[in-house]
Amino acid sequence: MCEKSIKDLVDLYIHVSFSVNKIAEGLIKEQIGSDLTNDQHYTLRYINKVGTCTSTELAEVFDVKKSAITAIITRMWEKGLIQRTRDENDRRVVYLNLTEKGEELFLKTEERIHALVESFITQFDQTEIVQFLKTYEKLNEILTERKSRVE
Amino acid sequence: MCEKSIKDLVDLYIHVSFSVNKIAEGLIKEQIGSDLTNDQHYTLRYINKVGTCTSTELAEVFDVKKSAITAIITRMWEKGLIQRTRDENDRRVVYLNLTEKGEELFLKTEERIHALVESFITQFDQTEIVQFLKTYEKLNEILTERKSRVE
DNA sequence: TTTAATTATTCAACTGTTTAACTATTAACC
DNA sequence: GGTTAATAGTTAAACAGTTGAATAATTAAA
Repeated sequence: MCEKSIKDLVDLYIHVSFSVNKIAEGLIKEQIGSDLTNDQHYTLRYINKVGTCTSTELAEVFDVKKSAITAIITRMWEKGLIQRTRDENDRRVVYLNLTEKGEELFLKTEERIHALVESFITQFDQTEIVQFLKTYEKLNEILTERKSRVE
Repeated sequence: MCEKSIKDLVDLYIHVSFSVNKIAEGLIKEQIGSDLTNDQHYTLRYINKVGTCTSTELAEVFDVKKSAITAIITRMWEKGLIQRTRDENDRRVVYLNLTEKGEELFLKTEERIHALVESFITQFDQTEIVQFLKTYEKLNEILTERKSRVE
């Protein structure tokens, strides 16, 4: 069995993660078509999941400045996908929701992305993919922990 | 043991890959600092690996149009990181190389990125990370195959 | 030799991003 | 209570990256 050095493992990780991300992004863009950009789809997904959120929350989750969120939300608001509602108790905050149109568009694109991901996930043994995701989740925890430690 | 449905696995994959990518990109940006963007670093890495290449080749690898490559290469050329040389036999093609400055900058940033990736890879069992990378590579092959089949 | 195809570039338009300045509102404190 | 902080969100300028369409220069094919 080949004993790989740490350096080789790191090189391999950098190479594979770059390649997988590039291709996956391209495939997702193909699925969601011209109605939405990838970032807009991710925004739609997040708001759909939590129901209601604020710009500040999105900025934290997406790890960008609030002004970047304003820009992306405004574009989606112009397309009629997102609603903005002022909080009456604290008039600084603006709540973001999906409109009916936004929900419909999300569900339509989400269905296609699910089919896409499923089509390659099912090419693995169930045990292999479960183990893979377990490690991937652990990696996510390590990264999340490191990120919060730095900030 | 929990028997997870395909749908749950797909959901988990979408969520974890999104999160890992976002955080990893942010950490890499921290490491390479203000000299370079992430995309410019990836470009530097690719040219460093192959030695010499063309715009067409980069456009295929990065899965973008050639005009996007022209833009990014011009910016790096202005910083003195990349050399452009016309082929004397086929005067349409322009070869791209790293300058000495480009190589130095790549090595400097690459060292820091390696240290970063190593710092979280070494938090896993060697066997776990090797298995993870094996599956990740397989996923990369499936995606590459699918991409080439579509085009 | 005319017509294709290929390689790279330019330009306009757009998305996403940051930084800095600003508005409006709420919280803290003496 | 009135002044000073802090917070939520927006705006504007500037930049990186992207696409699509048009163009120039060159080579390949008919």
